[in-house]
Amino acid sequence: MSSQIAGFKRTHYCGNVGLPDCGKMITLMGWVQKRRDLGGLVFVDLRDRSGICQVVFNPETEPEAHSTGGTLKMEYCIAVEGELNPRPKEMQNPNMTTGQVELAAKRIVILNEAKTTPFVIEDATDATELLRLKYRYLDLRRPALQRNLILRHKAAFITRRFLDSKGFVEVETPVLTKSTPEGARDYLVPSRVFPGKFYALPQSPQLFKQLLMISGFDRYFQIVKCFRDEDLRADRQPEFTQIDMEFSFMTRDDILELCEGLIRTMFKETIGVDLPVPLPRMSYDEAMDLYGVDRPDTRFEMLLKDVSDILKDSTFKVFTSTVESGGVIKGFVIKGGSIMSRKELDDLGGFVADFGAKGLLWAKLGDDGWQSSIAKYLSDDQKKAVEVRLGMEKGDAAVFIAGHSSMVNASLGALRLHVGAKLGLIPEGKFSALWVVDFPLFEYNEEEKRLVAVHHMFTAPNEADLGLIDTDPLKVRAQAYDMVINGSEVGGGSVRIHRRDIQQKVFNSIGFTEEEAKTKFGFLLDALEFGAPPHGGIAFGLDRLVMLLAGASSLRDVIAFPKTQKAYCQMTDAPSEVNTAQLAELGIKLLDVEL
RNA sequence: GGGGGCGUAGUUAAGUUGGUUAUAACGUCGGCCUGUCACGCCGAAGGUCGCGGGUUCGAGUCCCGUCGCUCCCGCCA
Repeated sequence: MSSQIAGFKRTHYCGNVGLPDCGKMITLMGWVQKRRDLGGLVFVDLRDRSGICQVVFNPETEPEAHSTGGTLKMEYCIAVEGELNPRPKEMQNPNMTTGQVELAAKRIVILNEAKTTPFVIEDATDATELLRLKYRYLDLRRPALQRNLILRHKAAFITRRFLDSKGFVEVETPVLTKSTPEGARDYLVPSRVFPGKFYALPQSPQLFKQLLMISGFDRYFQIVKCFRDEDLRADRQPEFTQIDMEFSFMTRDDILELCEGLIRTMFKETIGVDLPVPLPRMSYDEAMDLYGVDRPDTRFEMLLKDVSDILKDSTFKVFTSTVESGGVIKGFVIKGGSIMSRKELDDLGGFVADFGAKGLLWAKLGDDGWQSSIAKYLSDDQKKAVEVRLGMEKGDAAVFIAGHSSMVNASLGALRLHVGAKLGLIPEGKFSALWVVDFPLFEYNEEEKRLVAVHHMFTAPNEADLGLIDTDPLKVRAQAYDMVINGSEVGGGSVRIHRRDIQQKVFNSIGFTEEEAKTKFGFLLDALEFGAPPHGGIAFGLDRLVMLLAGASSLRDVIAFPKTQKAYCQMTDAPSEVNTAQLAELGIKLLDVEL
């Protein structure tokens, strides 16, 4: 057995060499970042995952190594042996962690040549994402992506260590499982043995982890891939990783406290940020009221305020008729917003149109009072009252939307984030985490004309609201909770129903017949009757957490091999056609597909 | 399913009102250069203007369709 590669054995990583190593013979292996050929001396920046070290080839002292060094091109994979030397003072590079030293090459071997890469491997790359995804293995050579994936590894490792120390057991659950009704579309896998039948890839290990509680594992977790066949967003991929947990004999508050410990430890140990615990808690109603969304970005103010009571008495017809028909008028202040031009403010109307807002009204407060298309409809007292309600001062602007409360909240909630980002009012580098609690158990689905579960149908109602399930189900609050950081939902969970009679009640409420319940979840209902313990759980989105830790703007930057917005893999060309023999084995015939 | 943005050399971009041979930077190739680190200097090659159709004497530019990437709405418990 040889312990050498092409006669070399690596002794150091490029980014870790420093003055204490000087005078030693060392061997580095890595990729050529850059060659600078001065005619005589040749300098090569050698890169591996730890960083970059300069290698110098001297034609007088090491002619053989120098002649090879002169042929190197970008991204050649090489091994170099030589003496690590301190650089003379005036030749040190303070911009480089290894800038005080350099490797004087004595021996070199080209382990593999490289074609000209489609884009230059550097953090400041301006290559389009399409190209980066096609050559993802090259993109992943970039230090920024290497940092992100290493950060991801650390977050996962810290999670395992933390949860192990708290007595959790990691259990793997099936990936080939059963399609479930409600919720996201499933990815399906056809069965060869049972023609015409399909497995589904899990949207979450929900049922299995509840069954593990019934089995007595008491504290379960799993870092697990989940799948949802829905359209993508910058923060949504078709396959994603959850830190999935379930606990027995713990109250909601016990669960929140334990999770705070996990997330706090993760932020502290990866990026040195101290999240203050206990985290603040905000009710769903309050979040909707003040932020317009159930995942409030609490890094900045500009809170939504209801001004219906003031403006219903104005002479502006839209306001009066909106309030008469049961709608609301809400608005928020844009601090320093009077620097925005009339056009910029008018353009915000186009932004909220996506959310169903028919119009957006704005006002600037300057030295001469209100500048606004609605100024003439408001009395001085009404203007003053609006200023006070919104916290509007000279130099500020405000925006208003009138209409149905759900539309108003959605529009203003999105607009608040849009304007905040546009004017730089959201503090960079700040982390603001909280729990959103007291979600409603049900909501009414207009399309299906029935109640659906807001979280999922195994979520326990608040004890105090149990009586309302039959009488006023929309008033029932759930023992559900979401952790929100900087306006991103990073985790969500609930205390579960552990009594069959209550589970049956919830099924009834969403129009799930006993027969359906038995077919889809008979095993769970059966299990609930064998001494199921009180339990609850949560799942954190590992990808989103790492995205926050890394300061990335896309989930794709923290996933090694992500998919495009159409769930396509540019590198492997998945999904792809299969041959007719494969289809025949599965008993599948394609309809209306041109091959 | 719907709306917005983008697609020009290997890469990233510029390209005027539709008008001669489609520019630049980086990269690539050749030459020179012994302390560079965005090395420098000289020279060269490199184009299906995403694809298809249309309008026109003439299309990178205008129109229609289509494909891909991206952001958002719907959707995603």
